[in-house]
Amino acid sequence: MSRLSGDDWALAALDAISSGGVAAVAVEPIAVRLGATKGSFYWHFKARGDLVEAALALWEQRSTLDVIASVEQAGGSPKARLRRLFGLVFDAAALTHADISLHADADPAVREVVTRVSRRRIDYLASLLRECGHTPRAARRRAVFAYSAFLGNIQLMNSSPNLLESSVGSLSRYADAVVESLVRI
Amino acid sequence: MSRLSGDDWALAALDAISSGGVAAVAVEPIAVRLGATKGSFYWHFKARGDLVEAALALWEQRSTLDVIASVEQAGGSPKARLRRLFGLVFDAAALTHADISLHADADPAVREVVTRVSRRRIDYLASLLRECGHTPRAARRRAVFAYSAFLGNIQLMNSSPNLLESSVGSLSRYADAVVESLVRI
Amino acid sequence: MSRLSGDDWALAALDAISSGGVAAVAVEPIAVRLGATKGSFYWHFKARGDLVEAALALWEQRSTLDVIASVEQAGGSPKARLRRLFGLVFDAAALTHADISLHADADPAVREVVTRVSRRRIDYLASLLRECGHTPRAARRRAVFAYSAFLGNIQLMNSSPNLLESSVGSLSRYADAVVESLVRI
Amino acid sequence: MSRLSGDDWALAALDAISSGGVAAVAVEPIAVRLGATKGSFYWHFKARGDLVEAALALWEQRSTLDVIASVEQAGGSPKARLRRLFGLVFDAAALTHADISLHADADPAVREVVTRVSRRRIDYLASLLRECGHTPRAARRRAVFAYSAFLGNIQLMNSSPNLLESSVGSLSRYADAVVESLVRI
DNA sequence: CATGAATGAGGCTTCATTCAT
DNA sequence: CATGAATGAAGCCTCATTCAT
Repeated sequence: MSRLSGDDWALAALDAISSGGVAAVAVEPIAVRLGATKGSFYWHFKARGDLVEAALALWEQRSTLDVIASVEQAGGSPKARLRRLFGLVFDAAALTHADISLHADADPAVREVVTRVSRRRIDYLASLLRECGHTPRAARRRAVFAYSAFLGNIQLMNSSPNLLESSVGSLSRYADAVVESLVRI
Repeated sequence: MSRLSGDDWALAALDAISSGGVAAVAVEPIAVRLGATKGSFYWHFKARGDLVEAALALWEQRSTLDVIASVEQAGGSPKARLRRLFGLVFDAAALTHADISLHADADPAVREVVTRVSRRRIDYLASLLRECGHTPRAARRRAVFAYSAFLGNIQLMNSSPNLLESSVGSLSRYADAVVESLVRI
Repeated sequence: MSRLSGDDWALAALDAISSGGVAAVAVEPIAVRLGATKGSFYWHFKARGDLVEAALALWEQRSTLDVIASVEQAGGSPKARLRRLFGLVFDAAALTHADISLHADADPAVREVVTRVSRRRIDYLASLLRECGHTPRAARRRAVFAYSAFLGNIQLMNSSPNLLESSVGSLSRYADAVVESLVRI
Repeated sequence: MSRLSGDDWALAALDAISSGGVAAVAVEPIAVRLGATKGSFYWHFKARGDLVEAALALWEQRSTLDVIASVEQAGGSPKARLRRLFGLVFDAAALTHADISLHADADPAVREVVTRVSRRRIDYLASLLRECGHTPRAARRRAVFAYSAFLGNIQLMNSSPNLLESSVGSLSRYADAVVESLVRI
């Protein structure tokens, strides 16, 4: 295996967050998984906390900023973009696992990032809903509601797989229905 | 202070889960909080895992079985019972904190309990909705949806306080509205 | 080997200071020397720093307070007490090794103790010299000088064994001479 | 900054010894201070021990050989040279700090150098005192005594600043008095 | 029933050293 | 000549667990 970069470590740390939360970000186990030694870690980061920070930044980027950018770049009607957004987001299994762990974390540093991410996501949803013809207040109310439902859904899918799908049919048709009802004036 | 029972330990462990998740269930800090020693713990439990198990059982009982029993005992129309249920549940701040941590936990032992609790809650919701006149399928669909929304709401309230309320007004009126829309045929 | 007390650890730490200075106070090596494990250490002390503190307290007690008390208890003329003091102090090889390490340490916590010890020793020397008939100022000047010479002597004995004795004859006769000249008005 | 020489490293290491003893000679911090990398160090030296050795050689040279040479070159009566010697030595604050650390070090490699330095210094002092008219034995006895006092003085000045001066007045007049009494037959 | 003491695994961090380039 | 990267030993500390009393 060639030399590792800080991003390799951050990515592995984000994986660890997905499986076990921030507490699962342990230097040595991640080193082993990367085929490196724990000592090498300290070349790339000054301390474990910096690795966590980098993983959080990566999560913010990938799960939110990149997704929004990708949706915007693809263009289309607001409704099409909403549909695309939901599609991307329900597919990113690893990232939504991280979402669950991170939203449950009590550490202030984590909460700061989570809050920023939540605001960004809700702001984007609201902007799409305004484009669909909703008033700002209605758009915001629906965006908060949709985001909250999203959180609940991934939570439920995580803790009780199949429970959601068994009542809702395929996730794809479910997403269609959610978009329809959000957009409806 | 009199001698400690296993339940005292389980209760303290549930408190710890509320503040920091299952990972925060550490024998020594809990012993300190109870004014006991670590050694004493091992008279009541064989291992830390058993304490977690007991705390989970307590959580299942209090957050779900007792709540349902209390709502049923109070009686009234299905709609009144729904309203009472939501009221109890949004008030139990400590228990809903535990909910958040537990729904995010990857440990199979935890997931088993969480799945059972989720099913029990959804079953109860569905039964009330059937009593309100919904078909079994519709009742179930709405129950799953309502539960998922509940999870999302407490998650959002936890990670970004005020965000929900700022868009939804008082929690009490919010609960009213949710019940109304769930019940509506 | 029976159970260890905190004092056993402090004593072993003082030994380590004698051989290698405060930096040589390492938990695991000391544990090995005591036939214990490093984990056991943390029953007796919260952290390594507390062990260092305890060792310094032990040094202050044994090398200074106990010595002074023992000299005072034995009684006799001031000159006899001076003679006894020098005898005790030159004999306590382990403690004087610690003296050397500690006087060279730059850590503020160490310097605080060392300064207190130096003052105590000089005060005691000065009080004996006042009893011998010196004026307070003369007594103090001689005490500082004698203490400084003591430090230089143990330093030289440590870094170049025999050099001192080769020029001064037996340590015992040397001490006699020093006392004589200190006492002389 | 131009390329570094081994002497640059040795000088920086000697600085480190002055501040924290041989234990403070750490490759990385010194590299940082020199604006170089750890890797560069291993071009100049095979191991840390070699750097320490070089620093000790530098110390021996500057603190002893150079001082003696400078005093001899300036010439004058033996007494004038003694006075000049004491002046130089009490002024070289950094070097005397190193003295303190090195005299307290237990490492055999360090002790070897320290012993050689002590002998050299005492020999030189003795030679000056012989020139002043003392017999060889008396000259040696006084030299050992003066050197030992010197060590005690810098120790005391280090661990309890002001204590010495408060009893002895200015260092300059103190040096005058010491020289006077050493020279007196 | 419980305590005081000890164990040992596991996690964090520093630092001397090595090595490919 | 030197850098960037990696290694591994050694030290600190926490915590689940055990055990004698």
